[in-house]
Amino acid sequence: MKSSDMKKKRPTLQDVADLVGVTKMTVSRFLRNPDQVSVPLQSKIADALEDLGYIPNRAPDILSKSKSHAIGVLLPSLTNQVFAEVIRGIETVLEPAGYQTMLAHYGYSKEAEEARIATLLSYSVDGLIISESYHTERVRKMLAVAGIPVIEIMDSVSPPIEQAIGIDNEAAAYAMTDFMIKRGRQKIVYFAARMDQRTLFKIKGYESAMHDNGLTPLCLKTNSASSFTLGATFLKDALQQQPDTDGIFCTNDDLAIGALYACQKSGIKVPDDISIAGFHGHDISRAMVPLLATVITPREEMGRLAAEHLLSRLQGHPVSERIIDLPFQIEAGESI
Amino acid sequence: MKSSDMKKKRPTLQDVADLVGVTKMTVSRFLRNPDQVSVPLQSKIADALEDLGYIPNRAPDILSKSKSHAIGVLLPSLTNQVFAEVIRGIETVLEPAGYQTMLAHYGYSKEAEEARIATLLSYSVDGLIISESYHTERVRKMLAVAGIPVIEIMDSVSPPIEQAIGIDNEAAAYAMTDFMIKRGRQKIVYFAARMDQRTLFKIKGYESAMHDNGLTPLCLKTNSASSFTLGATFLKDALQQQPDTDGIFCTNDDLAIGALYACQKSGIKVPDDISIAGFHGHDISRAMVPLLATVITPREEMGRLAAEHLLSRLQGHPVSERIIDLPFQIEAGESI
DNA sequence: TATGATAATGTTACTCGTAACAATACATGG
DNA sequence: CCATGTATTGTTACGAGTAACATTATCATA
Repeated sequence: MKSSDMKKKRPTLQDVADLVGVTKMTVSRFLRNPDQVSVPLQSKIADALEDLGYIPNRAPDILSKSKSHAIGVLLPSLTNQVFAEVIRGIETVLEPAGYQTMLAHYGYSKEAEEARIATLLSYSVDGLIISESYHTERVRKMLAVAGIPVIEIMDSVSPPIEQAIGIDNEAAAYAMTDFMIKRGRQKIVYFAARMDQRTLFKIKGYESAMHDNGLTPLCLKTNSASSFTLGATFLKDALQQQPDTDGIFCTNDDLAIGALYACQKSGIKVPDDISIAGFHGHDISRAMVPLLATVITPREEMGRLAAEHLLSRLQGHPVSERIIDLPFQIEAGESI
Repeated sequence: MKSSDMKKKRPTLQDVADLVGVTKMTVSRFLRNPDQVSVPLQSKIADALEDLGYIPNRAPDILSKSKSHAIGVLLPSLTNQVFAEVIRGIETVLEPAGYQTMLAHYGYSKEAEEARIATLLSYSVDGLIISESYHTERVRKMLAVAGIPVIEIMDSVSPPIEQAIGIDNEAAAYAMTDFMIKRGRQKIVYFAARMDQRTLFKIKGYESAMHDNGLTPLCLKTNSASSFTLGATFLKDALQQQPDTDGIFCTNDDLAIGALYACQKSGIKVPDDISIAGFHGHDISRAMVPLLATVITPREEMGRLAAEHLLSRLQGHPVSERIIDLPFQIEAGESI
């Protein structure tokens, strides 16, 4: 067969072995530990590998040992800075450990979550890091059948499948609301978007704090995603429904920043006329004028810890703590 | 063997077949097309699949057909909003097409890029979307040997390996600089960070525009990553080196916003005293006060197009256009 | 009822790397 | 010079799904 006849195909160990004149087993040995083959062969094999541009193939390993050296990471969204930082934390740990990250997202849809988990499992991921704390029965069954370690992140309250690492969103929202009230605010409105589980927890915390202080909560809600524009829209709505609004607490920094800019545009003084607080402590909120009050959450650490615990489980260690509750921090900034 | 004895192992097609009393080939046929098996078997197999919680396994397919139905995406960073939007564009197309995204990043390091590409190829990805336009000889060889379609994104100028989709960063920087000059600015300073290839192109565009207008360029550079803080630091440096600075053009919005806030804090009026322009047009720059002047780039579209062209190539179509140059847009905002 | 067509199911072989075992070659010591 | 040990390389089998081919069952028609 002339070389021009054959379809270009990625070289296998056999191709390398043929070139050297040994069996592929010998080449395989060289790859795992060069000292296992004789010195003259070492250089010949190395040359052949280089020559053909051999690229290892994980597929046989995955097939025979069901070990892919890949970790599935499933998040609701990738465009959110919160999750970008979680991913960075995860990769900080997984990459040096020789694990590949398989990333998927499900846009806050339960059906999509099922489909993504099935896909990730079909690639024989060695472990999974997933978010949200509620999962369908199908998801739970798939995870049980797969028999791989699973870590849930973001929320530290709900009973975990195996292990959860996150923060207490309800307590965090309670703390910030209470902080605003202690600073003299009475008519605080909550801006909620997306209405995922974490947002629901936060609303609960906000409402508890209001009630505990004898105040009436008012929560503006939408199922659509957060944006700066939405923060501005909500501000208008809030002032219409409650003209004497003196505080705004937002489910994330995006809404808060949008509301803050809208105030600046319409001459409302922050924090003199209205206090504004966000949630998550993005970089921008730590730089803007005025500095945004926010709940600082350890997102990168959350990812790092999740990856570390996953690796520990993969090394055979049992679940150490079922729930790891990470601390949050109330940052007053200059907007309260 | 009692069930308590056996190690929990994910069920295979054989397990399902055993339960039904057929061969795994029959179950395989049912999965691909239920009508290929007799009606009574259909329900029995469906029940068994459900019962055991069978999860398909891609490994044999990858092994025998070298088709993983996964696409590798390699970006310099994941924490940057620019890349988050590119990813969203890519997934918008790949996910409905049944392709899984394998994401990797290399932190702007050439060695890391080599390693990540080798890893992605070892999983037999069906195609690759990579960034940057310069690649080492090793990378080029690996890609050639792998024989899969490769698309380069972000930059539309350099000769592509196969196909490039991006913008002309140099032209964009030239246009913005020229725009600032036309608005009467003379002492414009460029803030550069990270010093990756795209930044170098932008600097070139900025310097050309300055020279063409008989002005002297001044560029502040650092290898570290962009941040709001860095924008503030650069502002101080710029005013020290060139006290009569009347314009600042930044390699991205983060630096620009940092500089803008630093101006606000030190009583410098924007744009009256100093004009400020960014690059990329993030959401925040479209909401803040004053609106940030910036170069709006089609990041999500870039990802979408890259994925679409990749799919087209996977369907056997040849490269249509080697270079796809996407338009950018100069947004004056209120900061010039 | 026999025959051929068709539908339904079974068998074999293959993918690639490697564990487990086998074989060979050479050297050392008695 | 033979037995034993060691170093090096070879051989076989396996993993899960499926293409390709083989076989069996079923039915309509002559």
